[in-house]
Amino acid sequence: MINQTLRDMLQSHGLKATFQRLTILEYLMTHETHPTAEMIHDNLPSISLATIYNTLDKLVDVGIVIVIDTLKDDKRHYDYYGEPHYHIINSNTSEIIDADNFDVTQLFEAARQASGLNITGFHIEVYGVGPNQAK
Amino acid sequence: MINQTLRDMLQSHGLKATFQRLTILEYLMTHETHPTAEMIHDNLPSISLATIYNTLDKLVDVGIVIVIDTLKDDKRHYDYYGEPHYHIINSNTSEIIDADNFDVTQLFEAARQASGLNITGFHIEVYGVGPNQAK
DNA sequence: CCCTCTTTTAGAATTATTCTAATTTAGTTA
DNA sequence: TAACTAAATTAGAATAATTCTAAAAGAGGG
Repeated sequence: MINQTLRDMLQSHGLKATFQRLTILEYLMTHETHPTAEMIHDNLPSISLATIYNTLDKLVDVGIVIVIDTLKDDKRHYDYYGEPHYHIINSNTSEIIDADNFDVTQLFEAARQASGLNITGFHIEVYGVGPNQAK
Repeated sequence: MINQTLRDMLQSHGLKATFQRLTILEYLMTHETHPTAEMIHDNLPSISLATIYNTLDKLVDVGIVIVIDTLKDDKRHYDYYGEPHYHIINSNTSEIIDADNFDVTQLFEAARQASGLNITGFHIEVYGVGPNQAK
């Protein structure tokens, strides 16, 4: 299941296709659990925790993975970022929903106008509560 | 300079108006530096670091302040949130620009549709690089 | 002016993450 | 295919931002 596509994904970003990286990337692609480094380590115990941190850093650097570090557990959560999307977080349960039904074009243009920067990416979190949940 | 308005801001959110809270809140309102707890402590050394953390937690809980914890320094930065706004971050310098020229109505509606939650807030970060800066 | 609950505080404790330095490996070149 | 080299992996130690503890002080209601 560690196939050529994954190799290409890594190598096209200038990353060597090591067994550990392929395994971690595959894990992220096949799990929508927004895991922490420790959660990944629990599931892939043969890979050292240091390597899991190193690998996640690299994957974040090249944009394959993004970080969610606003949850109440004070741990970094990681999310495979195959397609641009945003996050909806239930403030009561910390459940994270991936969603992509929003066009960021206007946001990018507004940001460009406000800053003069060349816009390269975004991270959007929207918070909500369930029907019967207080804020 | 610690006035009734600040007292009201705290009390209307159910927070006692202590000297420390008034001082920290005033500091945040008059500085656009997105400081860390330690930076605030350096500027208000008579307030213990524990109280600065406690106070920031409370201010975040009630929505007066928001957290930016995506910077490379791995420290939490705090931002007075008087008016809803979003953040533009220069990926090369970590400079943070506050901006409010974007209407979140469509985003909220998209999020409501995708999740079924009652949307209560948002946090948007847009990343960019300067004209002569590489990604 | 009390009274009670909340807040503040110094310092200790925690723990997620980073660092270190020795070993192994991927990918290239001969 | 073998050899080479820069990069990656690893176990364990180290770091440091944040949280916790328990005692003292303060806010605000009655």
